[in-house]
This record gives sequence, structure tokens and C-alpha cells, in this order.
Amino acid sequence: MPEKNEDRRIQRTRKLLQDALLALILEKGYEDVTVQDVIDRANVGRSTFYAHFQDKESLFLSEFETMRTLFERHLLSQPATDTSPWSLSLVIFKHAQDNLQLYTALAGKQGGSLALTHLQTYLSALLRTHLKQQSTKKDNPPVPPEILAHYLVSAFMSLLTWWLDNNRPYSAERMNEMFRQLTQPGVESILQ
Amino acid sequence: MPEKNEDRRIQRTRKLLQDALLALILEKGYEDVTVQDVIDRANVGRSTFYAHFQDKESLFLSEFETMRTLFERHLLSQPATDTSPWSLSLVIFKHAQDNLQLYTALAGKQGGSLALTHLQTYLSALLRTHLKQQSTKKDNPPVPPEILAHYLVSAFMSLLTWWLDNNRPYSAERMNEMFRQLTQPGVESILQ
Amino acid sequence: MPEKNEDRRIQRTRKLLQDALLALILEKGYEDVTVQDVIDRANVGRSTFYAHFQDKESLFLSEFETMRTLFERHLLSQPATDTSPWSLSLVIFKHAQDNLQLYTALAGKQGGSLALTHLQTYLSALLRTHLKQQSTKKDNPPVPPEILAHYLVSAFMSLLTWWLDNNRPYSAERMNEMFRQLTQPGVESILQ
Amino acid sequence: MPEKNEDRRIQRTRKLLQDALLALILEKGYEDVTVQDVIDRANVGRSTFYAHFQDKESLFLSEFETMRTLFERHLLSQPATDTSPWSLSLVIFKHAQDNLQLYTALAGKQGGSLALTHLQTYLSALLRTHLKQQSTKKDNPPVPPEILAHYLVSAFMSLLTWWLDNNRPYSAERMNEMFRQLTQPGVESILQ
DNA sequence: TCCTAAGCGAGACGGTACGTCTTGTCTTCCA
DNA sequence: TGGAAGACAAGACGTACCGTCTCGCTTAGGA
Repeated sequence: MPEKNEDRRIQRTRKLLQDALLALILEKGYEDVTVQDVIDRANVGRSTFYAHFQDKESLFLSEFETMRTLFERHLLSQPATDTSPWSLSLVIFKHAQDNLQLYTALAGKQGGSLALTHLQTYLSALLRTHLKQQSTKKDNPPVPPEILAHYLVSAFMSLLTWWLDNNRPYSAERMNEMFRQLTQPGVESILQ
Repeated sequence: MPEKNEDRRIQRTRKLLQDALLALILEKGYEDVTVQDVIDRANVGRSTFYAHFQDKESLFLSEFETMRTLFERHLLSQPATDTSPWSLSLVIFKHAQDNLQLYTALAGKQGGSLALTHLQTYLSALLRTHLKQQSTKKDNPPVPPEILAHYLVSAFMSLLTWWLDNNRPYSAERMNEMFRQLTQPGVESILQ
Repeated sequence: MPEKNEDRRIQRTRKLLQDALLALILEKGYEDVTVQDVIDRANVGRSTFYAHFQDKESLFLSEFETMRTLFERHLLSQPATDTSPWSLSLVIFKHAQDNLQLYTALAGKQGGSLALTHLQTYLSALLRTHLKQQSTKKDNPPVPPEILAHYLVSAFMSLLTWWLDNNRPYSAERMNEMFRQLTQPGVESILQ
Repeated sequence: MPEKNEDRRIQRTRKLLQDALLALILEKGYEDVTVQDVIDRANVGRSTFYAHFQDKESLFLSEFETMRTLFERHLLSQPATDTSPWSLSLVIFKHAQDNLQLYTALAGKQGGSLALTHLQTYLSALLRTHLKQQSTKKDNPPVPPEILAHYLVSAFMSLLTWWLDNNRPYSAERMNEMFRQLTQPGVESILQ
């Protein structure tokens, strides 16, 4: 089922724009990149940019979607060991390791707060899906599930962004081990 | 030694601008507020704004400084019970409760990510000061102190911002108790 | 020797474009019509337009040529009465009457100044041809022939465009009679 | 009655823009001048342009108003000889001679058709005012007054623009004499 | 009491980025 | 193989903010 060539041109232009933005974010940070910068870098006309994306934010979010798609494909290809948050977080750390530039541009300090907000939302949803079966054993837990999820995702993201912003001095596995050591005792004491 | 009237006028103008920004942030979010909005609200001339602050960010950071000063005065007035992170966090939760509008504008979702970055930096420094004496007992801790501090501050801030953004359904004390339950077991297992 | 079908298609496309432009000029004026408007109206691809005409102006001038060709065919079919400017102008008034839409779109107020310039040039040439034999009797006429021709054509066009833009309240013959009454005395006083 | 300095700044900027447009029209014609050209030439910010004029056309019309004002001041300073159209036209020819650049940019072939339309309207009104007392002696003139005025103004303008576009080979007085010789016999034959 | 310096409002200004619009070229596909 | 469809580069448009500036008015505090 071959794509139309026409579609291939469109995809090529989209990719040019996405790659240009990615490179520029790493150079000067998301906020400082202008649409003009992007189209100059991508060698693309101004109207072409706006034919593909509503604005800079839309382009940025399309990168986020790219990352999400890549990640979910990766997740499905993994042998399902268990459903604990810490096996999920390990998959993410490793995926970030393998897609370093993309993750750094999105979640690193150059990426602005936009992706972080979306990442928080996405990971919360993922965590909820992942933990479906592990319903709370207690009827009245000392920490409401909503706060628990919020906390866990924030804690994970703080380690992930620290890692990306500090040239990854530890392996993905080591980072995940730290994450587990910091959060597992507290979480388990609450869930029993 | 009374202040000069001239100085009083200056302070008055600064306050007009700060209050105007604060109100506007709560109305439409930091990013969407323009300098024109601020000076219209404060009934101040454009050049007056720039005589007092370099730009919108400077004005915003001056609010942050206000909060920091208020907080440190409050901290010193507290009876020093212990130096654990969780007694410090309780003081902050309570101070936020008492200065709700200020904290919401700065650390809430309307405040943008700017204050959060500064808050992270400030709290990390505060935590380090607070924990000075509690040097790691282990020579080679499983989690480096830098990461530990980063984690703890992030976890705290995630609870604080959640609380501010969700109309504070729990008391400051209850929030702090959750924070302790979530983080203390992990932290102590590392520090022994 | 029948035309090739291919040629007929080409002529058909040209006509579609010309008719589309004509209709659009009458609707919103030459200046406000865009190439996109024309090809939408003509149901023609963008590249097809540019295969046939260099730009909007070329298409417009092709309409002008159409009018010119039609007019000259008409002129030759007329019995040659005399060669005075006022018998020529009568032929034009009558031809305009018979090709109202075309003349209105080109020479009316919707047609922009482009056609008027060309019309001025064309009519000046025509007038010169027509008046060849009537060389100036005076050696040093009080009004140089160039100015005389310019004046006469402008005066004629002012009546023609007024007539087209005001729903032709008088007959072609009556308009021509006015033109003669206004201009003939002055012209003859100069040529003696 | 001194103007405010503030107003003087505004007038200065307006003049910079008007002069820039005038010069650019003479260089490349009204249609080819872009707003960017004007603001570059005037050393003015883009938003400043739009603070003063709605668009290029507005700026152009402000030049027209300048010309009109200058002309009317000139007209009032003239000794009122008689009220015939040909004494009025002489004043215009002479005023054009004295304000050559302005008239050339507006009414010359570089000026586009915009000014000509306005000029036609303005001169028609002026002519009507001038001829108020000379009511038609005939009850049913062979040429309606509306057409007569339209014709007379067009004929005048055709001589004026020819003169400006051809480096004024004759004096203003000579041009006006030609205008009179061409038009007066016809007009008087109609009005008796 | 004057007067001189500073704070201030008002807002013009140059500059830059935005998102929209139109042009003329180019490529791809289909009948 | 010609034409429909439409992606594309180029660049002008009018708008929105920014940070600088010039101008007068007011209002002290020192002469």
C-alpha cells in the first residue's frame, strides 16, 4: 500500500520543520525561537509553515506526539514483566536514552514548560492505565489516589529532567533504581 | 527618622505596579499579561513602569522577593522545633495558607513556570542550609545528595501547587502529613 | 481542414478564463479580482492558468484584443461614408452598444485604468490612420497635432465611459451628436 | 499661538512619510511602491506608519489634500478677473508649474489612476461652483450640463497630464490657450 | 517665597514578530 | 500528454508588543 508521492512531499516538509525546531530549541531554548528562525533553518516559505501548523506551539506539540508515538510503539515491543510504576519508569528512562536529542529538546530545561505540562498529563494517564488492577486495598487511604499519582509523576519527572539537563552521569538503570529507592517505600507504606 | 516623601511616592508606585500584575495574573495568567495591561491597571505612565522595573519579568521577580522576605520573617518568628525537611515544609504550607493570593499568583498554574524555577532554586538552598548538620552517614550513599535534594523539593512543590490549584480541599497540616508519608520512608531508608 | 481537437480544448480553456475574469470584473472590479478567484470561477487548475497567460494583466489584455478584433471586423463591414473623427466615433458608440458587457468590463469604472490606457493608445493610432489625408493646412498650427489627437481621444473616451457607467440614458447616435457638438467647432477652428 | 512640541513631532513624521512616498512615486510609480519602501526611506518604524495612515492609499490621499489646500490658498490670493472655466484652468496650469514635483507625482503617469479620479471629482465640483451664476440660457440644451462638465474637466486633465508627462515643452499660458481654442467654441455654441 | 530637581502621565517612536494573503513556479497524478 | 490539483518559496500586508524617548505638569525640600 504505497503512499502517494504528494503525501510524501508533505511529510518531508513537516519533518524539515520539526527537525529545524528541534535543533533551534537545543541551541537557544524554545521561548527564544521565532517562527522566522524555523522557516529560515528549514528553507521553507512562511506560508508553508502556516499551511502545516497553526503556530510555533502546534509544531512543538507535533514533536511531542512524535515522541509519544515512538514511545508507545517501544512500550508494546517490550516483554511485559510487571505493572509496577517502577518497571514503567525504567522503560521511559531507557527510551529517553535511545532518543536523547528528542527527549532533551522536549523535557530538558531548553524545552520550556509547555512539554512538561503535557508530559505530566500523559504520564498520569499512563500510570492510571498501568495501575488499573492494583486498586487501593484501603477504603480510606491516608493519601488520596489523585495526589499519589500527581506526586509520583512529578517525582519521576524531576529525576528525568535532572538527568537530561546534567549530561546523564548515571545509566538509565541506575536512575531508575534511585527513583525506586526514593519513592517505593513511601508509596507501599500507603498502599500497605 | 521618617522616610522622605519622595521615597514614599516611589514605594507607592512600585506597589501599584506589583498589585496590578498580581491581579492580572490571577485573571488571565502571567504569559497573557502585557506591560500595557499592567500600566493601564495601575494608572501609571509607560515610562514610569520602565523607570522602576526593567521588564515584566523583573516586576514579577520583585513579587517573588516580596514573598521570600515575608516568608523568612515568618520563619524566624517560629519556634525552632527541629530541622527536618518536614517541619520546614509545614511552615511553608502554613505561610501559603496565610498569603493565599500571593502564593496562588506565583506558584499556581496561572503564574507560569518562571516562579517555579526560582522557587525550586530557593527551596533547594534553604533545604541545604537546614540539613547542614545532617551529613550523610554513609560514605557512598545510593542516591547522591544533589539528586536527593532535587527530588525532595520537586515532590514538595508538586503537592504545594496541586493544593493551590485545587482550592485547598485539605488543611495545611494534612497536606504536610501526606508529604511526610510519601517521602519520609524513602529518604530515611537512604540516609539510614 | 478541421482544427485539431487539442486546439479546440485549448481555445475552450482560454475562453473559460476570459469569461470568468469578465464576470468577476463586473462583480467586484478589476483590482479586487485575484488569480485564485479566476481559476475557481473557471474551474481550472492554477498551473493551467499560467500555461495560458503570464498573469492577470495578460488575461485582461487578451480581452482587450478580443474587443479590438471584434471592432475591426465590424469597422470593415461598415460602408465607408467619410473619414471624419465623428463618423469613426459613431461606429464605436454603436459597437459598444452591441457588445455592452465586454465594453463595460473593459472601459467602465470597474475595469481599472489599465484598459483605458490601452484604449487611448489604440484610438490615437486609429485616429491618425483615419486622418492621414487631412494634413494640416497651416504650417504652424496653434495646437500641435499630437496634442490635438490626445485631446480628441480623451474627450471621446470621457463621453464613452460616462455613458457606460451611467446606464446609457441616451442612444449611441445622440451621444455621438453631443460629442460632435462639443468638439467639432474647436477642432475646425484650428484646422480652418 | 505656538503649537505644542508634541504636535510638531507628529507633523514632522507625517511630512517625512509624505516626502518619502512622493520621491518613491517619481522613481518607480505609485503601484510599485510598498509600505516597506516608504518606511525605509522615511526612517520610520512600521507601526509609526500605521499610527499615522491607514494604508498606502491614505498616505497618498493626504498628499492630494496637501495639493488641494495649497491650490485653494493660491486661488484666493489671485485677483478675481472673471469666472470663465478658462481663467480657472490658467490658474491651475500656473500652480502646477510652481509645484511641479507634487503635481507630477500625483497627476503624472507615475501617479496611478487614484489621484486622477479624485482630481476629476474635485475639479468638477470646483467648476460647478465657478459657473454658478452662468445658468444655461436654454431650457433644453443639446448637451446636458452633467455631460458638459464631465467633458470639460476630462479635456482639461488630458492636456494637463500630457503636459506633465512630456516635460512641459510649452508655457502654462500657451497650454491654457490651446485648451481654450479647443474647447471654447464648442462650449459656447451650446450655451449660445 | 521662590526655584530647582525629581517623579510622573502621556504617548510618539523604531523595531521585531506575528499570522494572513497573493503571486508565480513546480511536481504529481489522472484521463 | 495536457490539464486539474495543489504544495511550495517569496514577500507584502496590517496588528500587537516591546523598550526608549521626549515632553510638560506637579510637587516637594533647600535656598
